[in-house]
Amino acid sequence: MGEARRRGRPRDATADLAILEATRDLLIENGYARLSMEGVAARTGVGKPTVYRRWPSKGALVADALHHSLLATAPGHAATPPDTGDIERDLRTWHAAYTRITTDPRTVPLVLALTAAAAESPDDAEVLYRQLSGPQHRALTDRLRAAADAGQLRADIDLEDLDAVADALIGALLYQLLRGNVVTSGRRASALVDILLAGLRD
Amino acid sequence: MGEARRRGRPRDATADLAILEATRDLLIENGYARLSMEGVAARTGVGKPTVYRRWPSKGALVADALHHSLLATAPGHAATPPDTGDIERDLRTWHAAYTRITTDPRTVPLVLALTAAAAESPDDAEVLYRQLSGPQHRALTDRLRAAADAGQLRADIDLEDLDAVADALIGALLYQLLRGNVVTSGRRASALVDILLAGLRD
Amino acid sequence: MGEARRRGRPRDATADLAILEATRDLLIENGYARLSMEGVAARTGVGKPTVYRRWPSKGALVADALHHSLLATAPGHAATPPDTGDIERDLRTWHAAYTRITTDPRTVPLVLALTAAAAESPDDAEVLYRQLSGPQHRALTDRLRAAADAGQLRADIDLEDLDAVADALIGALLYQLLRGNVVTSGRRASALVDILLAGLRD
Amino acid sequence: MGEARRRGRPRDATADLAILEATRDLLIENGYARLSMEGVAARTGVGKPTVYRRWPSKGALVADALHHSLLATAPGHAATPPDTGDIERDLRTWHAAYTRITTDPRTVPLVLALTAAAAESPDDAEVLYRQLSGPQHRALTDRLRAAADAGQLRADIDLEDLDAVADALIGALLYQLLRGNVVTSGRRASALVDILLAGLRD
DNA sequence: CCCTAAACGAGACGGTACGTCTTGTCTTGCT
DNA sequence: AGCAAGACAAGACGTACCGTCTCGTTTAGGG
Repeated sequence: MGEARRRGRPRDATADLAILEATRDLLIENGYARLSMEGVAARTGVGKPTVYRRWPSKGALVADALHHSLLATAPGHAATPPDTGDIERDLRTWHAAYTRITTDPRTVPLVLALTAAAAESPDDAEVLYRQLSGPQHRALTDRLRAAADAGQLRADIDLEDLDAVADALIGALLYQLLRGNVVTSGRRASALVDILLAGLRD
Repeated sequence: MGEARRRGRPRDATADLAILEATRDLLIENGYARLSMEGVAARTGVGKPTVYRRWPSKGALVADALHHSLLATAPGHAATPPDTGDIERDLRTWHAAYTRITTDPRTVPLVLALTAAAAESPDDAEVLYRQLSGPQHRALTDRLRAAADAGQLRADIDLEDLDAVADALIGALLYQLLRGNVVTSGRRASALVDILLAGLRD
Repeated sequence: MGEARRRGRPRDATADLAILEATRDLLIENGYARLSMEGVAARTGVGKPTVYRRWPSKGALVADALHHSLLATAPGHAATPPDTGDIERDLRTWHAAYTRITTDPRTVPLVLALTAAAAESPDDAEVLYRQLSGPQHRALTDRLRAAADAGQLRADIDLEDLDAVADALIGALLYQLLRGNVVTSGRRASALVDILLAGLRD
Repeated sequence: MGEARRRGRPRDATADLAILEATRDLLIENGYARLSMEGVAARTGVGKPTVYRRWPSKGALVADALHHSLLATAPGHAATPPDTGDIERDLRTWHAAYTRITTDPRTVPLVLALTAAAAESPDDAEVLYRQLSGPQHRALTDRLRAAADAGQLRADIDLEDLDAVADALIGALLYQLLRGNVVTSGRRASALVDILLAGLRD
């Protein structure tokens, strides 16, 4: 069908992975502000044009690096809440996993980088949300909607409410992260879940 | 008596304000990524050392510029919720004002800059939180505690719960802002307040 | 026999000419400094390896391009002085033709390119001299030797003197060209020939 | 008088010399083709902008570097022929000195660089001629004119003839240099002077 | 009539250098 | 001692070419 002809030397497929891993490592070591395309190329052992050929900007590269890295770190467990039929248990499970990941010293710099990239460039923000944050948000609202359909939530809860709840859960974690509030007490971690569940049920 | 002697030419007091306004304007025009100390000095008509003498880093300058700018835009109304004795009404009032400010096209780039600066540098994050976000967070938890003391919230709600609620309210707005979700429907804006209040009361 | 077997697809014979003409045109348009193998290939509509397969370096390509171009412009007339038996007349004829060619606006950039290539790389200099400058030098000394043999020059003139005269005639033109001294008055053009002839005869 | 006020930090005067010497050394080591502004800055221990602030192009830098270097190498002796009253002796003295300099292994790469720069860029050629080649040319024609005024040359020799002679003497050396003909036999070196003198006298 | 070898265009590769920009510091002369 | 100006060393930016390589295609002999 409409396949485009591939001409010329094909790109080195292993380079993509190597560049993404170098980007991740440099982010963990130095943070987003001190990440440079130059440094990524040098660390990977690759020419700068090879990096620019594949990612047009620092933001786009970071988006892919995080996508790759976070998926590798937490294969699906955090993105998708379980569905045991019990919304309370499932939400707590998801929140514990999500909290663990976003407070892991290895992932904190990555999430901060993601935030910095999104805050600096609306264009990058769009890519980042589509690739990373959006799916998690959707998985969460999907699980909440299933609970609503199963009659486990108040009858007058609608989709906008569920979106707002997802925003609150994710946003609260992000906000704590930005404050450098890495270590959260076990009790408080679930305080928000308690209150939101109470507000959603009766 | 114990005053330190002031020698030499005193600092030009008008320069502070001019630099802060130039910073704000450049942030609105170009965003945080393209803000440079060089540009700020040039726009202000001031030498670079004059800027560095007063603010040691881009983050610190942005912190002050936002502090100055946001206070001017919304003199106190947003930071401090009113206290009419009715927590529901007061919370809605605060949330409406806070939403209005953080979605105003003139303040959106400023809040994004604040976020970028915090995400890029933990040091700046500390300053920014202390100057800007912290007071708002504290004012909000104070009002909630007053409501708890007045018996308007469930008896088992403690300070950690109130912190979590404040994190959720502020974090949800921040998260929406990062997504570029500038325009929020009137209904949804208050959905989160509804649910949280429900969860806090019964 | 000693013939190497030619297997595989033969080289496209038309490509050589097209590449040489593109090189010449680009030299005339942009000069040697801004000539690139990449640009030559692109202008010709040919892949870079096709160029590198035939010429190992920019200098070699320029050598051939000039060889081809200068021969086409002045088919033999300039390189070889005529031999009417009268050395004065022949030398003036050759000098006039040689001057005309090396001051033609179309050939000036080519000769400057030749000079630049020779000055930048001793290896290229060797190729360029062998292909272009050497034959002209030899043709000139040959004609002078014939005059010496015919007794038209002083008896004590030897081959080294004739070499020196040829160097002077060619070198003077080159030196003027490098100075950007493109337009030479008619009188002066032959002043050197007058003096050298006078020095060689009496 | 019309002195411009000098504001801001003055340029580091020692940097000029250091950059020029680094340029000279790199030219001797690697030749003009492999000389880079980057390399000059690195060798000098100076930032690239410091180089670009003072010389806008490679050609301009090379022009100054050669000017500085050649003057240091041969303080005036080569540029200005002596005037003992005997044009033959003085011309031979000058030619021997000039030949020695332009065939010295340390200066050959410098003169080739000068030639390459002039051949690549007409703009640089103008600067180079004005600074380097022009004064030598003028000194030579001045000495020849003095001889003409003193009646040591043929009466019908005019200024154009003298210019042509100077072009021939300098151009012949340049042409030999470009051919890589570094070592010239003692006899031949002066063959041209003999013939030109003969042609100029009678 | 396929088979094999070489040339073709295209374009990616690891590199180097380009000329510009910004960083944060330092050094002037002036106020 | 503060000011505006501006040079400084450092180093990242994104682009242009370098000369090499690897593709899939095309074009010829030779078997």
